[in-house]
Amino acid sequence: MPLPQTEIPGRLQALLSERGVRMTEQRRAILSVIETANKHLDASQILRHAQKLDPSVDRSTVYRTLGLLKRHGMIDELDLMHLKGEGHYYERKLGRGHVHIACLSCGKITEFVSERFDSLKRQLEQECRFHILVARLEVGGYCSACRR
Amino acid sequence: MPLPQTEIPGRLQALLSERGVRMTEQRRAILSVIETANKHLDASQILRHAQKLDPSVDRSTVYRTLGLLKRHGMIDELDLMHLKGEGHYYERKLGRGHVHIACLSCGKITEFVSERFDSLKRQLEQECRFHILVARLEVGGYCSACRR
DNA sequence: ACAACTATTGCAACTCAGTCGCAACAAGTG
DNA sequence: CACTTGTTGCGACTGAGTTGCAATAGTTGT
Repeated sequence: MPLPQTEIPGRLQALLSERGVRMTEQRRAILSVIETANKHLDASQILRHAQKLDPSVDRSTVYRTLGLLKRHGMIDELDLMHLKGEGHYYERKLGRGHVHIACLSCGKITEFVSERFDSLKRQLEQECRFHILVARLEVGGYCSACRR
Repeated sequence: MPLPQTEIPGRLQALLSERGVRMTEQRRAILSVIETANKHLDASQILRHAQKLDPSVDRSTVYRTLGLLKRHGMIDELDLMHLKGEGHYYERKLGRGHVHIACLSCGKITEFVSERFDSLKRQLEQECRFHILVARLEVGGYCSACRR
């Protein structure tokens, strides 16, 4: 159950500028790719898409920009259960946290939002006296279509 | 709050033999390292420890054995929020699932067990009609000692 | 105890994700 | 418009994990 979460395009760019981050042609391209993505992209996919907007974008700039966005808490980094390779996937951090569900058979990724997830995080913050910045819950198994 | 979870040593070996998996000197060494570990180890640490028991153990055998244990659902693979590098950590799968909490400042790893985690998983299995094999929840942030 | 079958191993070479140092460059400031 | 300083592309590098292959060693049946 993915949530349709719309957002003003260019928002990421505005947020970074507000925080005094210098805006370059390459960053604009990368941010735009991340904002308009309709699925989880890995670094090399982000690179390829960004190069269509600005062919000068380099691999290392993608990684550096992803690091920047992570530090600012604007994106989440995912493994998606390593269904293909060891790399990471990225998504814009919006609204409520959600669970990523990966079918180990067909590879389908589903997102799931639950009050119980929020409640668990609240309990953890209280009982462990811990301040949560990122919480990543990934689940692997078999979806209804794949399990016999 | 880590749970002290004791286990009969050699259990992993017995379980694998039961399932018809051939037992070798190298595997015995690797399994013993994993069973007696008192903290999360990565592949290279497992290799070094295993080589003390059997110097012939090779890196590739460690990876192949970890793959075997993962396929049999006997260990869990963790990132621990990539506090140090991109590698993975491993732990024996025992009892109830727990949350891994990583302090981004001091690097301390805490484990947290909660009925709400189990409840969330049950809800997900029902509402998404999904059969869970692995569920990994990792949390990053600041522990009480590090947050000012 | 032994032969035969086949899974497993060590080795070395490889792939792939991600990082880093550095000189050239360009964004923002006044 | 010049200056300062953060950012970039490049290329070389690191480290995790994988793979093909010939040699080796568990296991099974006799």
